[in-house]
Amino acid sequence: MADSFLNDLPKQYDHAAAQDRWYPFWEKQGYFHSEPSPERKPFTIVIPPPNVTGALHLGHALNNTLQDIIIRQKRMQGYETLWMPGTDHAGIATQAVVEGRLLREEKKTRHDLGREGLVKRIWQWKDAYEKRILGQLKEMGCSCDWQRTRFTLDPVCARAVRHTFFSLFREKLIYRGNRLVNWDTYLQTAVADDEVFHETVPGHFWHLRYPVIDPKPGEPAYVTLATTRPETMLGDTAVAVHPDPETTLAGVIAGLKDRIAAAPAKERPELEAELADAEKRLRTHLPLLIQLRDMAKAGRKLMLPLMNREIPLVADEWAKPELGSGCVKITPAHDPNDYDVALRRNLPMVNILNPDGTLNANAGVYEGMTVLKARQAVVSDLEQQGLVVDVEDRIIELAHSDRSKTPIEPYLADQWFVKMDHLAQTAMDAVTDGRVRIIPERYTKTYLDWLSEKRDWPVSRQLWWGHQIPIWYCSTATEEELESAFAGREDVVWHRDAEHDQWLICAQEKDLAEDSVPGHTLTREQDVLDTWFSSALWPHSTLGWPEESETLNYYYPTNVLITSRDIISLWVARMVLTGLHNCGEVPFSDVYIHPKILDGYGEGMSKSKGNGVDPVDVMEKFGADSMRFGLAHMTTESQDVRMPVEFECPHCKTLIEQTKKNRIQPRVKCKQCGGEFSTQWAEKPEDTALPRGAVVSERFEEARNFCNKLWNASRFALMNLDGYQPAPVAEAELTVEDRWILSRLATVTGQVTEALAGYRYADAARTLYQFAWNEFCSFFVEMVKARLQEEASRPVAQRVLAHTLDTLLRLLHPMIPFLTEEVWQMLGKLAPQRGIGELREAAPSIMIAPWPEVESARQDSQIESQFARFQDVLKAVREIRSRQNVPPKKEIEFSVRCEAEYAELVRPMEPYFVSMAAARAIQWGPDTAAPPLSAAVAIPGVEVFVDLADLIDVGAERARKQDEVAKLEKLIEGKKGKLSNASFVERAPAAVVQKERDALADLEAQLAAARALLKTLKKQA
RNA sequence: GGGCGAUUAGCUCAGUUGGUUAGAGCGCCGCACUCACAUUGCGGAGGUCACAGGUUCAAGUCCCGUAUCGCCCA
Repeated sequence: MADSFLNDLPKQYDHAAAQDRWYPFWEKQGYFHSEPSPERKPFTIVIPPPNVTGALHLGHALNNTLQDIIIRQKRMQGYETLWMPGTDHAGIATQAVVEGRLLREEKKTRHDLGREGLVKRIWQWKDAYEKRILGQLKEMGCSCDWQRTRFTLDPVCARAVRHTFFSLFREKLIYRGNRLVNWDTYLQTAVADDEVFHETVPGHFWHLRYPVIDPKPGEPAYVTLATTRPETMLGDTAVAVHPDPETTLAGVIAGLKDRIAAAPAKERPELEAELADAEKRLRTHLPLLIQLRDMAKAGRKLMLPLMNREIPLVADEWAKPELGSGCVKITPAHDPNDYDVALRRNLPMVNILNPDGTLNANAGVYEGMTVLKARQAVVSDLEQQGLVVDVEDRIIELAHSDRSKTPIEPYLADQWFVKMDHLAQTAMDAVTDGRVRIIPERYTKTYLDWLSEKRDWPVSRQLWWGHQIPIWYCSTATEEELESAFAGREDVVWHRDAEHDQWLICAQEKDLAEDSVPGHTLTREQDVLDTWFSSALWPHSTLGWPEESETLNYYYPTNVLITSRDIISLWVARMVLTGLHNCGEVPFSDVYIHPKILDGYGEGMSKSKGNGVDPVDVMEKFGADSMRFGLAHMTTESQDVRMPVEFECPHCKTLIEQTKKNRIQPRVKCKQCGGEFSTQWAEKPEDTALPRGAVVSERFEEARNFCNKLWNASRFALMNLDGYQPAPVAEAELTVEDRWILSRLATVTGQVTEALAGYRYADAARTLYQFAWNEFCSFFVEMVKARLQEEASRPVAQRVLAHTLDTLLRLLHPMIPFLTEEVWQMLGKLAPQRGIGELREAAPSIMIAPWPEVESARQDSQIESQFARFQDVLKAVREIRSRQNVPPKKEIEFSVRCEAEYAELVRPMEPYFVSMAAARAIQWGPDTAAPPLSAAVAIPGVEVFVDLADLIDVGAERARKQDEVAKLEKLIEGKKGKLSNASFVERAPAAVVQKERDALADLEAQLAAARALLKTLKKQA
């Protein structure tokens, strides 16, 4: 071994060293960077920008691994590849995190800092986390074009946002309106539906009465209704009763009867109780409800207590005759259903809340109270007036803000909306006509279902962190004054906001000064845009749109978007529609939706559950290559994959199963060494003082072992390439195992290429795993060993070995970039020119080496079947050795009874039985007789005997044969049954029937042989 | 409430258009550290394919229903 580095190759793959060595190398060589290149086809992926809210989790690791695999493969295939990286400002999430920290650490609110001060703080947070996130992507080996890194709030993206808003506004696709929103009184902003979670809390159900104004004779003096939020009565503008209680109640009863008839016994009692209640209502409630309905139609009014406001009794379907009193109070400004009623019945809407959750002037004497205070006061005042009929305890579902964890108040606020009817249709068309393909296909439904609702998109957020809406208000100027102030300017456009009697002025790029319109003052909209508004532009904003650049023309539309299913509607659909609107073309042709990683209990991983596996821990323990291969290996077409997680004891490295119990404890005791360690929950000093136990998963071990196997096979190859001479290898020089491995290599190349083209990552990974370990290592490398020892056979063996390793490395590189580069570089030193028919100079980096082509001429089914037979016999011999406990070094003899043709095929490989199973073949062919004392294994059409006169364990062998006979008899019985079935023989295809007949004949032969052998064994006893 | 998906070995998962005796990795059991690799090698045991029907000559695979679990949307 002349080359010194060969002496230093460790027995275990040193992932840390390889990662430190090659990532900087690739970056320095500029391999990640892409420039438009007319002679090459582009291949582009934009990263789903991770939020700058926090560090990356395993889901990100999966998402980005899958992108890197595709981009690295396409790069090797000769495309001009661009993987556009960047991060997302994640409006509310980031602001909430920074505000929370501000309060905890400095006891300050955002109002103490002011808008500018808070935004400055958030930028600092962003800088720190962006660095961390990008660093993690680099650690994983992601080959992004870092020179092009974007941020959804940077000037380039901001310009795209401004232009988009401007053009939508100009086309009247953006409007301002009063809508009921989920109001977070803590953060004082609207939050989206997906940022709301529901929690059941104990509460009460108050039954209240509202007096009827001037009841006519026979009419009730009061209407009774129930609520869980009595304070909202201050904002009531009506009471509703169902317009047709008779029919509805009858329908409910009929429905219940049907359900009882169909229901399983255990559900019946409950339904029957419901039915009884409904039937009782026919007597107790219905007459009154009919009367109230008639009163509503006659326009009768009620007196809203405490406020002394006249409110109408209305007829509306929202009132359910089968529930409560059958009447319902209507608070349009603070309940979504009531809001809909108000729209239908044209009722006024009275907002009783301030943005901070206290009551406003509309609440009269209760102004300034918090919701809870007001509730107590209202209930007590109503009680004094004798208007509280009853109070029930009740479990209620209460909406909470995911961001502040405080209860949500439905709240009427001015919001900005994007009109979706036309835009949504364009995005639907793009998928239905195939310009955008969603994989797996089932997610197409999710996408289309959501878009088909065509609900307008609320885009404003009452936040400080984000793109401030480029709208200026002016209520004093005339249109003539606006026209003269902005004369000749294409970049300013205005519309009348009739509701608020003012102008809405939008500026495309440059902010408007307060005094832009002489004699008037403009005020800017304070709200910012929903984060998804800027994310929706990501595929073109990152490429510089609206600038008509070569970059944009070359890379847009991008090729594939790889993401997870939870943002198909929030993000994917919106990218399609903005892409079509702004660029006139879809943003990508493929959308690949990958599975979600769940823990061993089938629950999503999250920090708040304590079951999140940190990719940094995985990489530290197993290496980036192993993590990537492990993730690719589990990426099947299913919608989620499970990954049981364990704690790793920092003292003794034992893995401790994570349970629902221990995963929320601040400290855990190791069952092995008894030592204690801390978890993410550690807060007390005595807990944080303990070393931290990482949350890991055994599921990466398989990949780690595979990488190590590959490393050692490479190590073997490198150590045996001494004196390598590049030269083309003639067909005649190839041995059986050469032709076999080259044939398999060609097949595997095709399979892997095809699998990756269809995003079947697990298939690709499994194919390579199988080939590399079970074929290349277990057979080819074993068989080439002897040839490498002999002068004459050494050169060809070296060439085939180098070529096979070369190709295998290239196939694995997208999944295992560091290890393959490490080996590639060393291989390049020893064997710079490689190939079988034609020699090729190795590329300076495997990253830019060409992707292997399928050499179909090398595919040889005859060789493959010959080899399979050899493997069968080898396995049989090994099995007998193991069964009979033959010492490994003891050489045994075996004979094979088979057809002459079979013997001819396998006989040339006789030497390999010696090297791989310490077994010498003494006879082949149809005339082979079983030795008097032997162990045997039957393979279809073939019997393998090992003469074991001096060491056979007759008892064991006999028991085994007995089992075999029993098993064969059972199979034969089954087959015979099948073949005696006339309709099978008649109707099944002839080939299938023949196959069954052949199988039966073979089974019978096996049985006869086994019986014969059993007989001789019995004689021995 | 609507939609989507899952249920195959102790665990995590494959299983093409229905067609030999249902596979892999881990774990388990036995044997083996001699020169690529003990993160290894060789061998073995282990499955009523969730349950109940149906279609078919033939069902893990197709259809209907039930149960359990998960996810998404209201």
